Amino acid sequence: MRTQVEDKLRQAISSGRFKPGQRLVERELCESIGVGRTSIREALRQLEAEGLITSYPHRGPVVSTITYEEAAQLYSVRALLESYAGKEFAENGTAQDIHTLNEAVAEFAEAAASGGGSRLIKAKTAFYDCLMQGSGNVFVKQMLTSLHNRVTLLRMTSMTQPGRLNHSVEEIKEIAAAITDRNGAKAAAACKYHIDMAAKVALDYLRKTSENDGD
Amino acid sequence: MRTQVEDKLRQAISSGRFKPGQRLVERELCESIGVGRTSIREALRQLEAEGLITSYPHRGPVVSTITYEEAAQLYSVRALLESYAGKEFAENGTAQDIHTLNEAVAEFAEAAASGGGSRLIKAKTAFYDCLMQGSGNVFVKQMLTSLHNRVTLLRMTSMTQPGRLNHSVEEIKEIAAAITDRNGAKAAAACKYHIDMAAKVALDYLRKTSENDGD
DNA sequence: TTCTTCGCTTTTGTCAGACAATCGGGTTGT
DNA sequence: ACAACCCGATTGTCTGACAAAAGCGAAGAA
Repeated sequence: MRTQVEDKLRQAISSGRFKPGQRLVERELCESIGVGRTSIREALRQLEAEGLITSYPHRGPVVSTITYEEAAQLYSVRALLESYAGKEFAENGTAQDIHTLNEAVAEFAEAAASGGGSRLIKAKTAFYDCLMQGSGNVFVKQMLTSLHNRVTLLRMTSMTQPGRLNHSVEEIKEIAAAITDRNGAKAAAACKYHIDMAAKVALDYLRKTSENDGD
Repeated sequence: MRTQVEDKLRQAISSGRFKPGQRLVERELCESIGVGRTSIREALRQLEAEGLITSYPHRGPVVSTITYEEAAQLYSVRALLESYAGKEFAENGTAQDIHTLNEAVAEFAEAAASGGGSRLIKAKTAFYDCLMQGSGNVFVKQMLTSLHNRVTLLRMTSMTQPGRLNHSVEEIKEIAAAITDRNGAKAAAACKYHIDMAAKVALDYLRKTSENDGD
């Protein structure tokens, strides 16, 4: 089914098996996944709408590249939306959602301590899923999901930076604490701080590598 | 070409020729537009990704319906994003963009005075295009475009409410004035106020009609 | 009568094959 | 060395085909 094709392609892009700028030839995808061109093309259109790939007329789709400025814009709007989500969560989230959030935070902290890579990613997405869910706004949820997918185009989760992970855990605990306290303003500030820190690390790294690319 | 099919369908939905909840049968679309099923299906997937239509497995796509709560959420996030766009525009927009914005406002005021329906819509979209353009953030632009498209699913632009139009013109002038003054906070407040007013009118109307539906 | 169950029709989801249009690169000629 | 040209590769689209599933109506049982 096409959603499975979508997921496979999405994962292939997120995991870096398809690198930004790489061309995606229909026929190759057909035989590599073992599915007809119809399904491939429809899945590609979906990913294109999500911004993960970019299609050029008669040249086909390529994995989207993201410039330094676009990355900065991405983190800006992500901070905006996640702050909003945190605030709404704190002010209007259900007790059940808060409970789930704290569990996700605990799991994330544990994963960070034990150092498991894939487990860490899973825990982080669980946390964000819960945060978006708790916001109670389906549009915010959709938009943040799309943004999160695109962040992976930057090819380095800011978590991989040494020392960043511990800070990240602390910041996330701060977010959960503010939400548990039903303190909307504090939750928003904590979310914004978290994203701004991640943005700083990511953009510094990006600037460094883009300088290398410029050589 | 499929972008033309997309535009046709989008327009058919926005103009209300396809009403929310209505089923979209592939074969009918094929013969009504005069294009193969391939193009239709790809266009439908695009619209689905934009949220204009919703597909149910083996039952096909229908024009998306939007509940009262979703409408409230839509206006909330729209206020958030447009405030941000206004603030960024005021603080970082180019003089050229500001000039274009003021021209769009003037055209909108003129269209409102002369009462031309389609001209009014065109002027309003021009204003918003300019506002989003001036924000300098491609993600905000994409998201707001998507939200604007979905607002039309509510089937009554809040502008059509009597008396609302004049207020709308004033509010938009306020936005442009704040941006021209390079006053970011004021621009954001003006944008938020504008959307909040539109939301109030739209949601009141929605509540009224949904009560009628409930009878 | 009303509820359940069965089968039929419609529509989707997917595939394979075909063909024109177009893009990029390599070749050829000067 | 440079320009024009031609050719292979790829996309965009159409057609026809078929299984699978959903909805509907009719038939049958309680």
